[in-house]
Amino acid sequence: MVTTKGADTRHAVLERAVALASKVGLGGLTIGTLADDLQLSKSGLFGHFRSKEALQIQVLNHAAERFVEAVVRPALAQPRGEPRVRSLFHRWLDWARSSPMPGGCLFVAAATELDDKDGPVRDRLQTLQREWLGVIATSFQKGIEEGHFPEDADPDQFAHDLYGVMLAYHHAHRLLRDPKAEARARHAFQQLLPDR
Amino acid sequence: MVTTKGADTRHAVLERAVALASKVGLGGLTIGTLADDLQLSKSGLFGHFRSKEALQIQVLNHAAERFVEAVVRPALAQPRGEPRVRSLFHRWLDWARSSPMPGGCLFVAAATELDDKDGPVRDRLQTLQREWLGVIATSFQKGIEEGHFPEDADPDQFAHDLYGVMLAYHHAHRLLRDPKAEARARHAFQQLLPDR
DNA sequence: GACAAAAACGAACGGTCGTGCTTTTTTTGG
DNA sequence: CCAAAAAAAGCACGACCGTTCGTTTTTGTC
Repeated sequence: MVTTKGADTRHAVLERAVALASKVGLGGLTIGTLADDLQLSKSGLFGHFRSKEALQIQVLNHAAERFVEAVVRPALAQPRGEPRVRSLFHRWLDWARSSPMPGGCLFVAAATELDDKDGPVRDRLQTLQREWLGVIATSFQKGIEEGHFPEDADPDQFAHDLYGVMLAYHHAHRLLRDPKAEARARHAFQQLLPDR
Repeated sequence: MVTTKGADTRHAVLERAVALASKVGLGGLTIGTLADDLQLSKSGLFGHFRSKEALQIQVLNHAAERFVEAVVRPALAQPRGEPRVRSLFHRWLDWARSSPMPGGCLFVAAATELDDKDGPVRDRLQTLQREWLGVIATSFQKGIEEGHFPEDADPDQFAHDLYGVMLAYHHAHRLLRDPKAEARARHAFQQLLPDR
């Protein structure tokens, strides 16, 4: 029996869970709240995932898929080198305040939440974040090859620094509610791009 | 009756609570765990704070006092201008991995945890963070006056960017466990300091 | 050392959490 | 349309949560 109903609700649950977790974190996710939100019974929802931990991992994976769709893939459609790097950055800004992420970037929230815990959820997040920094570094490397950036620039250092710009934006925007947050981020990005 | 015993235990509780909260967050703090750790009864500990929310706020204030002692005050003892700014940064690095903060900087963890919640705890953290960015900006401003930095540099932008460097370090160090985290942070700091 | 105030305790409360079990309802393939 | 399978529901559990209250122990002052 190849069923589709199950996959549908599971998808709906994950969609809602990603949004919710962006506000309250992966640990703050509660099966009861999630079930009420979707007008499901606790046990009915629970049945789709065999544990809360499994749910959390699937939430991370689901968010990662959305992230690739919203940020990475469109950026890869841009010309390699500086335009692509620029697109990655600006699309990340859009992502961090997109409607499916009402509490800001889920990964930013999860990073500080999970960095002191052990287990498969933390491991998964760590891998995802390494991949994301890898995407930035690779794009930057292509920019070196294209002659957009200096030959002696360090792609991993650039990825690290650029993510710092993103984290500073998140902090200024979401905690401090600084109206200048985006302008600050754009300025910081501009300063970060090395001259060729 | 001028008693001192109460203040002593309250201090001990806050000391332990700050360390614990750096790992599990302010919301992850639990009165039961805290009581067990200090060999107190739940109700005995609870009596010192009238609610968990009050405890969380006092934890923030206690951490802020420690932060001033460990980072701000020593830096203010440095010559104004660039040396002082440099000292603020390096002492922050030390702070973020000091033994009383086994889970990394409490404020970094609390920032993403509380940025979507309302209430006095969030308000307090927001104020503390604004003050901290203010300390950085003021120190930088003094550096401009000393002729260490360009006259047209923006102190608030510098504070924003420097905090981004700190957040990137925290992410690389604690979640990614990147051995190069500190070197990356120092490099980023060097790039950030504008030439006079 | 008496006495009041402060601190600590022990037990209980209502509530929510994740999870397991059993039963009912819905979906699906032949 | 029917039987098998999947999904959803209902209910209960043990654990832990913050909080309250009455009692006991410790502390500080005269």
